[in-house]
Amino acid sequence: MSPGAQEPRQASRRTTVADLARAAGVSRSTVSLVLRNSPLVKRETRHRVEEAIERLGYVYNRSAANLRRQTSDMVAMVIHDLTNPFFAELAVGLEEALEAAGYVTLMANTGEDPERQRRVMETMREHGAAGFILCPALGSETRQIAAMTDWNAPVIQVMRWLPGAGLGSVAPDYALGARMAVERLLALGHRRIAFLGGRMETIVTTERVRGYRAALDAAGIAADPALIVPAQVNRGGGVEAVRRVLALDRAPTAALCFSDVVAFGALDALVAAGLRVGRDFSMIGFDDIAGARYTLPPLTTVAAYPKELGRRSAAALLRRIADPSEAPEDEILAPSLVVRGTCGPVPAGA
Amino acid sequence: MSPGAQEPRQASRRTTVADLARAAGVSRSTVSLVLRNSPLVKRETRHRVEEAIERLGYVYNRSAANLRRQTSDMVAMVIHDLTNPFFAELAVGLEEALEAAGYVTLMANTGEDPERQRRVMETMREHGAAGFILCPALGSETRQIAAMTDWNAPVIQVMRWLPGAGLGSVAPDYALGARMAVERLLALGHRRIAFLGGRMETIVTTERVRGYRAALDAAGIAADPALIVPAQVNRGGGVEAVRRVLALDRAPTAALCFSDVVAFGALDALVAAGLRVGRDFSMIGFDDIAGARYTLPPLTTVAAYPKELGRRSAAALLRRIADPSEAPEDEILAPSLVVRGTCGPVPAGA
DNA sequence: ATTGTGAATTGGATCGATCCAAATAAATGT
DNA sequence: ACATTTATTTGGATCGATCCAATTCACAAT
Repeated sequence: MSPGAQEPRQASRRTTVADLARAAGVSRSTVSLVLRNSPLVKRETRHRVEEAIERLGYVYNRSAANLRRQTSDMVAMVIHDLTNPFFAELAVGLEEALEAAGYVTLMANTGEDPERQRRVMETMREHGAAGFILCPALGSETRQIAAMTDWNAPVIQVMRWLPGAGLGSVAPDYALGARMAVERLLALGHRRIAFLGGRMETIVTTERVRGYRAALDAAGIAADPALIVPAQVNRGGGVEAVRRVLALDRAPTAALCFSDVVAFGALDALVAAGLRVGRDFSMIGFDDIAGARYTLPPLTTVAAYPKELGRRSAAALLRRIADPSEAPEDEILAPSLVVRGTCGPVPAGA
Repeated sequence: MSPGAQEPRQASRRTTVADLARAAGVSRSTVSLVLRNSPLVKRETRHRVEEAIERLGYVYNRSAANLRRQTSDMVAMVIHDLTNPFFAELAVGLEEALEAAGYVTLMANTGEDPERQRRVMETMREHGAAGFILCPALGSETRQIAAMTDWNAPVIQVMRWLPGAGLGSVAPDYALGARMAVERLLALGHRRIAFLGGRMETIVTTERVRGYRAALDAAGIAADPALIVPAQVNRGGGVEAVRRVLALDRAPTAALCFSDVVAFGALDALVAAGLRVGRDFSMIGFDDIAGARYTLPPLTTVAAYPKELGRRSAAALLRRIADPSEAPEDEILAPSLVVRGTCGPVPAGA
């Protein structure tokens, strides 16, 4: 290429406050005050600096500012499975709230790998994250997570939590939600009610099963172990669990699913088995993700408000960042039952 | 509280290289060399420093290092809807690849709001993001996005792109995918084939419709405008579109759906209408998200490999970061048809 | 003209790590 | 023992913005 035809295009050193100061004929300190909207600067001086900012195409350097001010405007969000729609909605609510508060979000997906989780959290710490939102991967060691208390940055566990880590958490009242759902089914006359999906090694599952059991207990019904069918937490798990349970000698007439996604699969399997959901078989999901209202019939489910959960955990974290002396709290959100079309009275024949 | 019982617990200034230097009896420079694993330091000195790191609980400060080195290890990911499972999978693939390359991910969800998009990208720029992965919000102004070329940080558009922004992109060949799907349906004898869902103002939709049209054209079939039914890109949209199209005088015998999520809704609606999908009606989805294999029958769909897409865009971005002089490229991934159970020969009666 | 007061501005030090050229230590050769 | 070479180590300046104490300015009061 002919050298003359080229623009200089050298990666000219980035514009700094010093350049602005020179251009506007003021000191660096004054430029800094303008950048931070201080009322100390005279109107006319401010204009002069703003003009220079515009003219030189200045870009504020937050890292440098944060270094000097010993602050940080970054929050870490460490989640174990973003492809789970529940978490995706939670993440959106969270990020939205953080952005509104002037923070940026560092995100990492751990894919249920505690080692990766440890690694990314360490990295984010080195980046100076002001706080952590953590949905711990399966198999996280309580000791290791609890050690974060002296990281000098608050941690809020969300959705899942490690009992005794002493870190604070935000989560729905899973047991209550499950109990409400089962009580509904009981009120409709169902006596054989299954619990479909979930993994017994997660606290989310054990809590939901606990609520399920409590409702049966209260109604004086002995929980039949054969009706509690753990399965993968996806559509396939729902299909699988329904097949398993329909093959039983005394099949259930209703089921509470671990999650809406599991319910989607269960719904498919029930329809495929020739059952009319809402008449021949009653079903309730859990979460109330965006897709739940669109199944046919629309899914009755326990709303756990993922987006709200995200907002709350953001709020809780920001509170702790603002006042680190505040003690960690466990915030428990009341779920509610969203009645749509998948439940009906127990069929006559059953 | 009794003062004596309290630990000092003062937010003692964080440990720095200077502290380490003092503790290990070496200079700051040497400590710095150790931190960066330089082979210059003598084995024994290194041990001494490492011991100090351990003892003082030192945490590396990446911001400070990046400031001095004039580099950055943060990448911005700006996405318009993370709750869309396709994007969620893409995001996971992306983040995984970035993490493996030693970068952290700054994440923001724009919720299809161009103003918010502008704002978060500006913020991330101020944070010194080394590059941007952008899935532009609807209504993004080409001019504004194109201006990012002199942000001194590469931008890769993913999934969606603004024609003529000159920024580089990674996306599946939507038109080809749609064409392959329709050709499959044609080969099975279908002649009235619908296109369900999507928004005509998005390039993703127009491209898919273009491929759909091309296949029909090639087969000498005039596309019937009544069979192209835009609808919301969610389950509800699928339900809605199927209802619309089944009410037609001459209803189609097959359909290509804008996406798998739309197909889920369509599937429900077809089943609800008493049609056996795969026999009475053939259907093909688009994306091949995780849930697609679990519908009943399992969904035949055009695989767009979201996770791979994420990895590729990460790779493309990292290449451009490593060599900024490299020209922006548009990378187009070939999709493939995943044949499962929702397609069959055109029914005899039709 | 002088002083006082509040408004506005400023230079130099600082945040924590790295760069660089130069100094020192250790190892080698004669 | 001394000169050379090679292996380690180091002080001071630097990245970009902010803090702080101190200075200068503007203007009213005397």
